[in-house]
Amino acid sequence: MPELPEVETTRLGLQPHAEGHVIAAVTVRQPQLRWPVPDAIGHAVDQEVTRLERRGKWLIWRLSAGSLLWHLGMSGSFRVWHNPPAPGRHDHIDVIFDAGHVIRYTDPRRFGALLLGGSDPLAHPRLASLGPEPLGGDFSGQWLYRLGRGRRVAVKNFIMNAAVVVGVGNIYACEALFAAGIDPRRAAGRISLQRYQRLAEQIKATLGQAIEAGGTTLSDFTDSHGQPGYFAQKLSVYGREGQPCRACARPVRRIVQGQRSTFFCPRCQR
DNA sequence: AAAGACACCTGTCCGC
DNA sequence: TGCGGACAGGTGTCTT
Repeated sequence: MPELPEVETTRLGLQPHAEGHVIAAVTVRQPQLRWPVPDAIGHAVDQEVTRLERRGKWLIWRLSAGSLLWHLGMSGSFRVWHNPPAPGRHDHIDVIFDAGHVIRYTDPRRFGALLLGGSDPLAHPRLASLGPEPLGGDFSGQWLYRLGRGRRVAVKNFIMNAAVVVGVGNIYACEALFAAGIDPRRAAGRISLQRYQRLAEQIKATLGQAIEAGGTTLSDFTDSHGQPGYFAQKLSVYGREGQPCRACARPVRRIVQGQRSTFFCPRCQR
């Protein structure tokens, strides 16, 4: 469920409950996530969380020694509890702090992951090959244009490739392409520098606005206090098959690319 | 090397 | 009301 804005919203919500606090215990009720949660996760006990960071859709918990690397997959979420209720079927992991509160990880589909990283978490194999942050200075239309040369893959799949740019998931890929007026089926190698500059701007704008709005609400996204985000009502094309394009009123189309739904306006997007 | 298919797993919704 | 099928925010791995 979470795309980058949802992960960033989660990070901001957890930060005051994690940074500066010492982990008293980690309870893993279900270790079978995307990869098995390592037994060595117990190394986190008695360590202080010094910083909570994000890289792409990974949450990085820097510890006094080492780090935790946490990914929410499709359906992961956290909640902070001061008096946690009995864990439910999908409440797989509790991080218990010495101050008494608990950060509980819930993930029905179990596509998420919790890994142990070293003192240089960005060097972990899962993070080392990630492309630039979309909201950072290394990401630009120039970058997309250069990387896209000679590529025949559809631009939508191209921008969802984490080696190209991290954090652009299915919703925001559709939204940014709409905002940039680019047909999602167009080959990555057949887009001008000028149009890539527009696309890069719109990726930044779309993600930035979603973060400000607290993440997208779909069926079940909530922040760390269980509150929904407020961006869903602003979506231009995602999930709007058959409904009128907000710009030209022609029906929004849905197609499938790389086994994922793509929503776009055939008139506004060329 | 690039691109596409498939895999992981559970829940929800829709049509019959 | 029940049942089967399609679909859902991600991404690593395998095959062409």
